[in-house]
Amino acid sequence: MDRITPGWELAVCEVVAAIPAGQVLAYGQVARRAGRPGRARLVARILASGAAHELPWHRVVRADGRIGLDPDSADGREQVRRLRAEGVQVDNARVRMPRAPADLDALLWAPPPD
DNA sequence: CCCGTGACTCTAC
DNA sequence: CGTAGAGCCACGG
Repeated sequence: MDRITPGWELAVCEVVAAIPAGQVLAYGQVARRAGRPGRARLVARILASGAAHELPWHRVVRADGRIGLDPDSADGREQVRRLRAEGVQVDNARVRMPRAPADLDALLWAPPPD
């Protein structure tokens, strides 16, 4: 997986690979954790490029909990199916997001792998 | 080099 | 909780 801006893409792949099962991360969160805040769309581009096809790409969703792909598309249904298989509650293509204060939020959403 | 596009996000209403 | 608009960045035409 070495194509677009190798370091950046690689960092994104590592972040995605580090997302625990049953947990989801927003595109923006992935970008931030990969060291490129504000590049959410680039994360999406990388995932769309298939660079993370072997990784748990289905654990990456939009900031509002909606899945990025069309729910009706094959990949969209696949993403929902995988998330549900991991115990993530999904209704109408939307992931139930943990509603918590900022500090606790960070704990639930982005546990630093260090 | 300008312009449209997209697995995005935030703010307002 | 839902839509609308503007900002955003890299890429292809």
